[in-house]
Amino acid sequence: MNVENALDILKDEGYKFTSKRRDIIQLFVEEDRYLTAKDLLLNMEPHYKGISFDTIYRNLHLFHELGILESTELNGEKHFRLKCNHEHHHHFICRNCGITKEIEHCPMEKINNELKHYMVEDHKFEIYGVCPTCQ
Amino acid sequence: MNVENALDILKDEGYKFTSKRRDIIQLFVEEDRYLTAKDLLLNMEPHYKGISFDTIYRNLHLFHELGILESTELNGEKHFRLKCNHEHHHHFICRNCGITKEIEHCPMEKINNELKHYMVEDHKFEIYGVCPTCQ
DNA sequence: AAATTATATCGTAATGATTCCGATTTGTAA
DNA sequence: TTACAAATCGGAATCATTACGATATAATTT
Repeated sequence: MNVENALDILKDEGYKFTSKRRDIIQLFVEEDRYLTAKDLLLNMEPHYKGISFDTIYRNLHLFHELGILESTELNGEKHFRLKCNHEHHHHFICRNCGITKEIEHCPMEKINNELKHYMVEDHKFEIYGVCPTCQ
Repeated sequence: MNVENALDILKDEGYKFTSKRRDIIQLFVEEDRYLTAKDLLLNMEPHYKGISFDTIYRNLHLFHELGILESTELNGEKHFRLKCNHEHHHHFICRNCGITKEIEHCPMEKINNELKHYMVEDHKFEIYGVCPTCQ
């Protein structure tokens, strides 16, 4: 997923191009890690004085719906990162900077027979800690 | 973990016995599933008119610290349940009622070599869906 | 290029979960 | 039973998030 991909998705779905949207996506591409709404606001404010929370949250949710971003919840705050659009995997997540490392193993493969009669809708496997850079 | 166990832990650590604390623990023992602060409040209000949020939250966190409860975060709300104090495992969690089913397999066993140089502090493996009763 | 229209944004208020705090009450130990 | 620390109350404060009317702007049409 790069900036052009994401903007094409927006265009194809009939959403308008704005420089704020471009910059939000660009930030995610550059940072390549989990960011919060507040992170975004702090990054955008210098270039767009008075930018509204509404704009940030509305676009985060839009991008999430359109499959441009994926999200997780850490310490009561939603975090977003660019969607990994290759094969299914999980993440180690650095609690300090939000950077991720892919974990190829998916535990769901091992347990399908344990949940007969249960309707399985989703699963989450995340490893938390500190990345080498932040140590 | 039963009511006596939990009250003993409180006593041993020098905390006072109150009927509210007994009833909170009793509720968790009876329900044996994930509950929110609001669930607790609704359950307690009929017997303790005017019970304060402060009391609920303070005790939930105390019980969590003391290892009486474990917690997870679902839809931006903290959920608590009695701590399972036998061997390490994970849970299927019903999104409707909060009931859990144990999953014996722990994915961490498979991946210790993938995270050289990463400081691993914690992990979460949860499966979400609807339990047979709620379907 | 100007007019039109639907979408995006702003500014700010509302909401919901959680935390904080001074005043009061209540277990527990002496 | 008294004394004191801990627990609770009542309500305000905080933090993340959502909502909304008014205004601005991108894209489309004339």
